Amino acid sequence: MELAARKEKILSAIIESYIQTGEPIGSKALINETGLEVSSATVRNDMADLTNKGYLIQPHTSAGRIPTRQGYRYYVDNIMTIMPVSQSGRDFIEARLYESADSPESILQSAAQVVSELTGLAAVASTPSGEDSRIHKISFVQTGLHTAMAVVIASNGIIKTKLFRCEFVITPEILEVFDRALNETFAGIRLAAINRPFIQTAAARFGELSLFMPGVLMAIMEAAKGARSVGICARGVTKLLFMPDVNFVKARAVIEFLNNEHDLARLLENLPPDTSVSIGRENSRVELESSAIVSTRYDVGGNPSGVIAAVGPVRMDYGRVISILECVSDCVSRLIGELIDTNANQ
Amino acid sequence: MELAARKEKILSAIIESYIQTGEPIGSKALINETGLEVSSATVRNDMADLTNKGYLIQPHTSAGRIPTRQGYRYYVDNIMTIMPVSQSGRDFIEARLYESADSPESILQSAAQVVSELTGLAAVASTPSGEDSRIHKISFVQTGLHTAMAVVIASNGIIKTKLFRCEFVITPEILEVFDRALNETFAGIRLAAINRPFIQTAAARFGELSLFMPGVLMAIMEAAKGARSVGICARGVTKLLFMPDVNFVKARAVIEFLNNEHDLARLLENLPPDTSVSIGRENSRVELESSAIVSTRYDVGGNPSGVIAAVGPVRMDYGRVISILECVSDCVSRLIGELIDTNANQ
DNA sequence: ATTAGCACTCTCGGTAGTCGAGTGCTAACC
DNA sequence: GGTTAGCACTCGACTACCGAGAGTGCTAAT
Repeated sequence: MELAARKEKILSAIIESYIQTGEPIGSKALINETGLEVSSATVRNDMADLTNKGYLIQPHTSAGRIPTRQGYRYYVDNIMTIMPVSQSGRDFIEARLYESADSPESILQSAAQVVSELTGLAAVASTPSGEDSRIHKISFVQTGLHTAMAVVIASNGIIKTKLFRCEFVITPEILEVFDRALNETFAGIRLAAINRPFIQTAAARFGELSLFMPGVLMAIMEAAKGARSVGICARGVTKLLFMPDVNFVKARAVIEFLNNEHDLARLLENLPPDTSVSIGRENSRVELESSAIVSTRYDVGGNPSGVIAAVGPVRMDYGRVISILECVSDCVSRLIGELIDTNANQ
Repeated sequence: MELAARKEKILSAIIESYIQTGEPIGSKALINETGLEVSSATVRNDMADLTNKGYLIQPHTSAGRIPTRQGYRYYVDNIMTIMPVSQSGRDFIEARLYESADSPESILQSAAQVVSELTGLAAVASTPSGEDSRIHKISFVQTGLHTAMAVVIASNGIIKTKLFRCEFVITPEILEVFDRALNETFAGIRLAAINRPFIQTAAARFGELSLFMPGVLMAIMEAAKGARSVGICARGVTKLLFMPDVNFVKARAVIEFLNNEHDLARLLENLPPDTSVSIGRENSRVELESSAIVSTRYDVGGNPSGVIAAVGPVRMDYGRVISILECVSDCVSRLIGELIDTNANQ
């Protein structure tokens, strides 16, 4: 529903004032702040109308108005203008992410860290899913008399290492045999296909050789599982405890939710592929009913992939947060793309 | 200072009641709970004396008494009896730690996790310092056309991997050259000695070969730095927010402190080598003035090494926490010992 | 459609009063 | 000398009440 120009301006002013101060604002104060050329009564009439339509609410009779979720929603969808991040801001983000451009995981950890620092909110990020990736190569490094490390390189750029133990003494020749046999079997196989039955059939194929390698096979299975599962990281979560008008119990519940990888993963999975803002009850989780999530997905190979998101109180500066997130997301897309190119072109 | 038997019993009862309920307790209630065969007036006299001596305090005139830090201290030092963890408890801890006996880091992460779960408090752990360790071996795995991974194995059982990039195309032969040259240079060198100047002199020694390896050398330096630096991990920190009589602002400060690796590392460093309890102001940090830390050090090679500690409110069940910590610590000592034996005997 | 005027409502802060828990003290007792 | 009964006293928790101030909605006039 479209609002008349003046009403929109009033709604906008109320929201911006509230985002800044956290205090309800009344008709007279609003005129002082915005320099509207009408009387307070007129503003009051408009405010009453906006309240009827569900955009505003009065915490109590003798207080001013504050926005409802619907009010924020209208503001985000129709009023707010997004200022792109400045060049120096972009440089800063780029530099910070570049430092940890070792692996997708570390890039996304840095991304969450940077988003949290720049927005002052909690930030979460998920690594790209490796469901469609394949095993690119497996290598071995001897680490002890009876231990060695399997290095599994996946086509999505993820590299996983896993130690394993053998009963017998490991020699370079044995690792050489493992290398040949296992690359033959596993190279090109989808990560998702490497489960216990697959490992068992593979072991059967190796005949007596398989007696030597239960540890290796388990290590590879574990590594493959690690490479395909979505990793979640959260940063700056405790910042939510320092929000000016925080409700202790609610903040605590949000933190608990963000620390639970499983629930969080499910939430991130269901976020839309483009930049989106999810306010209060729009989030499916009760824990988040007084929080807002601004989320975006970065691209890998041209397709929307993992999520980067900021989580904070409904009262946040949406414009600023969106612009930061989009900038970080672009940068992550680029760096992960480069990483995959370098690792996979072998 | 020694206390008379009845006074000690009264102090003990007050502390145990307060640990359980969190409420101040008065003379009459105390008699009901403990079944003391004296009148409330007698108890009151003793309580007044204990208060004069600094073991108890009255939050306000019309409330009962609660222990002071000195009271807890006396309790911990002279009264408390420690029940060792049951066999099934020990088995549980052992099993949990064994699952992640891959590396010292992961053992200590699990240790912190287990301590936090069993005590219901926040738990922190630090990895053994690698200051005295040496480089055992360096290996290489090619991960892409222009990228490879250096695997640095240290004598303390820590294995660090680090990716590096070269401008030229990497071949197995080049990695072979790296392997030979770098193991010759670095094997047996103390991790602490591998700093920028050392790398530069090494590079000079390689002559024109060094032009090919700036990335490798940096990777090794980073890995060595990672292997020798003490890693800190904290688990269950947000549990502090759910403590029954938590003061929001204080809990928040503690959490902030525990999340700051640098400050936390300094605190852990200065903890004594044996099991110890540090109550309230006994902790050097103001943030912890209403917290207590129960800490212990696990052994590596027979010497007290890293720390495992539980952090919670002063009002905690010290006996239980100490017994859990000592059990976990023993288990960690054993597992890390085995790990080093397997990896270093090569 | 806008505005001035006004009665109304509700929160916030401060004050006063009551209740109850727990104490310290005194004097008596074993 | 240690123990106990009795009692006056203190102080926080809770409730009720009141006035000030902010902000509103409504009405009637412009």
